[in-house]
Amino acid sequence: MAVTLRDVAERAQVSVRTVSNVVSGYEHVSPQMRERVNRAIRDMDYRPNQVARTLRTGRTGMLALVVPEIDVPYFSELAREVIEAASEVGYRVMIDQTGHDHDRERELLLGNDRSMLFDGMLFSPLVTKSELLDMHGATPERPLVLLGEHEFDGRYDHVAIDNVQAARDAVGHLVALGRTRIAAIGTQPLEEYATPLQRTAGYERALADAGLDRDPRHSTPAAHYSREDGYAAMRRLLESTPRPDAVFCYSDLLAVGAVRAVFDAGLRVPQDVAVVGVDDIAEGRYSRPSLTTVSLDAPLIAREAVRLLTRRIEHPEAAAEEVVAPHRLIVRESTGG
Amino acid sequence: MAVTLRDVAERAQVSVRTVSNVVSGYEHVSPQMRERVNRAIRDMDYRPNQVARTLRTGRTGMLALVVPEIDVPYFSELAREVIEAASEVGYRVMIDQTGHDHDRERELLLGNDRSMLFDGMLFSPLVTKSELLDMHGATPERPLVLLGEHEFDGRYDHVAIDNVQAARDAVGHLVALGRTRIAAIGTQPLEEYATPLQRTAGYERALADAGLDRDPRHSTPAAHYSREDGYAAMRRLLESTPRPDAVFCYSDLLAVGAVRAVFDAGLRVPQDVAVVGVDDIAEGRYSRPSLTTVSLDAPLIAREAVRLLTRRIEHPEAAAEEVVAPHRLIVRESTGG
DNA sequence: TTGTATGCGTTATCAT
DNA sequence: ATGATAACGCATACAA
Repeated sequence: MAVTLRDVAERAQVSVRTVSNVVSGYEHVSPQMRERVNRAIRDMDYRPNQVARTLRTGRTGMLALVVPEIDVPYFSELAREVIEAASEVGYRVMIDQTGHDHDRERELLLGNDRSMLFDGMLFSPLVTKSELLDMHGATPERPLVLLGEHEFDGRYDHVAIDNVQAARDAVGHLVALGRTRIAAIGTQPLEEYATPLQRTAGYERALADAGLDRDPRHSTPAAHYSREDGYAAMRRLLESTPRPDAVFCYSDLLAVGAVRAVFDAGLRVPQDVAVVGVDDIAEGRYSRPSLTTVSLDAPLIAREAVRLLTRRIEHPEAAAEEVVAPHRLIVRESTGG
Repeated sequence: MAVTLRDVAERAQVSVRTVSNVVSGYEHVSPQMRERVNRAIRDMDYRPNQVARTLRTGRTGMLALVVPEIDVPYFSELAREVIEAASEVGYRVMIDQTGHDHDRERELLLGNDRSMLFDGMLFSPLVTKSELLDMHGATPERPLVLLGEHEFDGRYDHVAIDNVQAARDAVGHLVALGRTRIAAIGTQPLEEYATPLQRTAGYERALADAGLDRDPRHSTPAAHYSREDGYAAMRRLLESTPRPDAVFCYSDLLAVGAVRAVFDAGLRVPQDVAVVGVDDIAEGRYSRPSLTTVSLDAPLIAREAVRLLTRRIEHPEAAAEEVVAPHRLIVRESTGG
């Protein structure tokens, strides 16, 4: 079957210890030994068995990235960066999808899952209950880094976004444009998720700052941050009186759907309704109109997340760290660029 | 540290063998034994060590999905389906990106990679040289299923697309619309990749069928199937005389870029230039205009691929199988729906 | 039906 | 600097 250390040792007439030393790049090996072993390795096409190595060392060299749905552009773009960043420090990435299933999220968080062959987990919840985290217990059994949330409690490493400020920036931009009937798409029916709550808070704060009234009918829920839900939400908004003249969407995907709904209703973006999203996905740069958005800097989030996670893997006892990723408004055609 | 079989056995006053039997769901265990063991398992919160299990059985329960870039919608949509299909049969999925790096592709194909802790590999090359496969040798060392290509040679399991026919369908549709100057975007500068060659063949065949001349300047290369390249290619096409009145793009992403270029040039889609793509990504359903495309049925491709791969894992000696996934033209606004 | 013992391929400890 | 050997945690052949 497969060539083992033992086979190589036999061939090279040395002990397995020496072969292992050569393979692992151990310092104190004489050049002639190293050469002899290396030739045997080449001759026999030996490849170390990663599983055996893992059993011995406890390290798999694998990270898990947990997202709701990998085909949501924000997550696939994040995944790309995570895989690249992980690859640079010698890790590979397994991807898990939770769908919108809380049980699945909890199962993964608790480590109840059957096969945990990864050294640590990057958890990027679309929506996360604080309760969910509490169930994980005070001491995570396995290295865990949370992505995107902004409820740092000192227990978990964290790459956060300042969702409140991001929302304020987006809505502030609409205000600066002179819009007065500014709606929101993306609140959650059950108000128990951090991200939408924070974005709603920022939205309301920006309206208050501008001295604008907040029309409750202009806060529109969207269960999934999808094009479909954005479309449906916008249709509902267009039926309300007075009709909104601007919409802050909690994700670019919602915004894409909203834009389409505006045009299908015979109106125009941005003239009749200005639209701003969040995420800065590639799709929004080529759409018509191109999408004004709050850019979240996925490459930085990914890099920091991997840094935090590998650090925790190596130093399980280190104090939890929080990194707040910067964001910035990018003005494009959907708000009249 | 972690609770082991041995610990559980001690606690339950039975042998490790019995505990192992209970854990693995072995038939012949007396109810009282099973109950006793299960209680100990629950009490001690025992979880089987997947790595040790793997070392023993040779199975990791993990598949690898290799794609050029996970943030290309076609691949992220495929990945979603693959992860779901794999999950249904008890596998998890690791994702590798090759970028556009041939060495990386070859490394993965040859199994030279350092850490192969997966039972099999789904390889979805954006572009694949036949040479690349030849290097893999006649007998793949590890279960491998190829996706998307259509050069079945009986050596590898294969989920293929009839690229020639898909291209003919797309171009035939443009012909039926009465377009006569039909361009193509997506040929490869180095003509050594299967997919673009096949699509080019279908394109030329469809033109010939319609008795249309083929203007060589209307076959436009695109190194990466990206929005950017589609945009750049379309700009070049719009400068040619006579200007094309339709474009067949080898991917939806190219089409998205091409559409944008048409509008940026002050022209309209579909009136001035009709555009058709391939892949049927979600983005094309909400874009303006929505995108006419050849749908590739990613869910079916994913399901079949996982079926083929798990079959090969269980029956390494089975004859290679090829599945040709169906495709169908979906007419939308970009060709005047 | 259940217990005992061996080995999967590696790393690391203890020698020398 | 190198060799012999004991784990790592599990599954299973063989015994009972």
